[in-house]
Amino acid sequence: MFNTFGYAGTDVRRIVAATGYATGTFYKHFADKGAALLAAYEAWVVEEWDALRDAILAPGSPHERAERIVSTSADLHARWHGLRQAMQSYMQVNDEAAQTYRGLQQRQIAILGDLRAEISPGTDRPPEADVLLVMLIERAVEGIAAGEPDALGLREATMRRLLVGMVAEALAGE
Amino acid sequence: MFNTFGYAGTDVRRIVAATGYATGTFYKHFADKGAALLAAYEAWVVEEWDALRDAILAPGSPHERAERIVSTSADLHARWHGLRQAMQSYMQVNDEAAQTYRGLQQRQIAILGDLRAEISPGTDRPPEADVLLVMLIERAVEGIAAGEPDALGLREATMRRLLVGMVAEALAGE
Amino acid sequence: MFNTFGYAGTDVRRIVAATGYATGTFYKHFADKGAALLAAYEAWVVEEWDALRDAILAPGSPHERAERIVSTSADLHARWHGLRQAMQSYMQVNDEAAQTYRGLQQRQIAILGDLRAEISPGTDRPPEADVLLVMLIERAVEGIAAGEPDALGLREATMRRLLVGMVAEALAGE
Amino acid sequence: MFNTFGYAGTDVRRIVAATGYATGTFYKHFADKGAALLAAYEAWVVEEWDALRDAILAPGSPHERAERIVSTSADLHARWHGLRQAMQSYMQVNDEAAQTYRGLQQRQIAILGDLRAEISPGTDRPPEADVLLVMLIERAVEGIAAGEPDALGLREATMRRLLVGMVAEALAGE
DNA sequence: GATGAATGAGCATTCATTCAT
DNA sequence: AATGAATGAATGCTCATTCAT
Repeated sequence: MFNTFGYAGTDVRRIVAATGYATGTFYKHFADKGAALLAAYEAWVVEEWDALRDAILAPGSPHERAERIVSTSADLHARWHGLRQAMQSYMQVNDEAAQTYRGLQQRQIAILGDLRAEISPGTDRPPEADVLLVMLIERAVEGIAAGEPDALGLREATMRRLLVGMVAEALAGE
Repeated sequence: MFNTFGYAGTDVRRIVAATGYATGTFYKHFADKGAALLAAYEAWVVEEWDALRDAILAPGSPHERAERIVSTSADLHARWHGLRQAMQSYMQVNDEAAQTYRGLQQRQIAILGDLRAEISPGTDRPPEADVLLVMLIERAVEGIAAGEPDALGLREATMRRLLVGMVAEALAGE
Repeated sequence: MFNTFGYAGTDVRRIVAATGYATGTFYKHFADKGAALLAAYEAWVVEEWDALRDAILAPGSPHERAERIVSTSADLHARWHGLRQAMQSYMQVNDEAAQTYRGLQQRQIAILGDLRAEISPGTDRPPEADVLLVMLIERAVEGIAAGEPDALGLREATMRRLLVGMVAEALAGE
Repeated sequence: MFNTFGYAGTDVRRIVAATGYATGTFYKHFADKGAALLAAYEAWVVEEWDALRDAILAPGSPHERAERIVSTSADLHARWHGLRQAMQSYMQVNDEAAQTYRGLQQRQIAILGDLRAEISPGTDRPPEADVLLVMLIERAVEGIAAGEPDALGLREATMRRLLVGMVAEALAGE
């Protein structure tokens, strides 16, 4: 529901009604409406990074890997764009959420470092370059999920192809 | 105020109090709280693209241009990160806002096309590549503004340098 | 309503409905449900002490004065017993209220001192004795208002007569 | 807990948590949150009157007795002021509680009568006078417990001395 | 054009109580 | 006798919006 209606647009009653439980039960499990969002977001992050890890580690050429990464990412963001958006909104209002977000990001960077060490050991590519790449993927994939290319009169397939190219180059160690 | 508190976190009374006018007056000028956000956001976009146009058109090597683009972008996003965030939140709830946003994006793409034609005529670089670049700049610069590099234990200067490098390459027509 | 239902038993909606206004209007006038109680209580105290001042200062023998004091007090407490009770309950939960209460009490003591100086100048009766008397009146009169004598199988008239006697003695300077 | 937080301020979960039992168990022993308060209050009353009986019956001059009565009363009320307050609050909302309260009061009056007959047989002092005295003691002692003298800039010792004096006079049969 | 008191639907959260196990 | 998850009515409060002046 956070994914569909955003943080402010989601009514605890509606969440609860959808579960079949009563209002009070919600508050047995979550201190807050915000805590529920955090829990949902954390679950999402874990799911995303499990999927990405698989996409990265499965064997194949850099290009094949890049394609898997982009398409996996695109799928996840297409489905959960609203949830991420809700999290962003909530962070603007709640500091604890912002901290949680940063913590998750740090864990992601660490995982990313491990993965790179595994697939291309001995490279001296700085982690900053990887983070930039992740940022690009995130942003592009989310734009694609939101239908931006169409809205802008551009070709989604072309954007995807270019993106995959950039990722593949990076994986090839350039 | 939208920039500081987000859409949901900003209440009309506070806006109005800051102007010195009365509540009713607000609604003489804006149909809605949302309309005010839209107006603020449109003003921001215009300001951003004016500044970027200058950064792009001023003479210099691709690298110098890239540096100007990145630093201009970074400044603007540092100051207005919250406003963009507010706009994102609002779009999740309001379809008209989403359309306005798309319209502004389209104008940006058009401007971008003109600029490219001006600085490197005869190139066949697809607009999709430029859009990807814009996305990367936006995302990275916003991350920098939000202090992400620090929070992640990375060096902001390095990220900036790498980013400038990518932009310069693109401008050089690679 | 606080007088009738107590603090916890009074619903803001009910207060508001009785006035004919809307919920929001209530909160334009009072920061809080508690603030409304405080305001009501303060108004009551002022009313009580105005009435008592008149009862004390009007000419007459100590006995006549005592009778006026007791009956004035009894009337006020009969009507507003619940309000005082509500205030007591609220103080148990809200510290600001407790401070307000103490402040009002202090002002009462000051008034009491002035009155005594006026009706029997030159007496060296300690203020503590007056306060004890006020406490007795308050408590007895409230008990009478609550119908305690009846419930206990005692005669209200007798209690009143004895009480008046004690007050008269005190006024006579004994 | 009723003593500390009042009736409304005490929640059943907190009571239950403190016992180490589960919520449901509470309702095996008490029909109601209110029933628990009533039970606590009844226990208090019994304790109070046992202590007072001892204070009254122990040998000594009227003055010594008065001192014992006042100090015993003061101790009890200092410790249990909140409980009595909670009871008052609850009575405003629950009629059965009010009846229980009256019943306890009646028993107290009866005991008081017995005690008086024992210590000063043959006196024709009306029970109403005794009740008034009890009321004064209750109120004064509670005020002292609540720190009223200090808050009002009065001397607690003086108030106590005066109170003891009044009680002693009454015991002496005046 | 400006005012600002009034509106009232909306919403998060609490907490006494139940009941199947 | 004890459990404790589930209940859901109740309630304080907010805030975007209106409209008579």
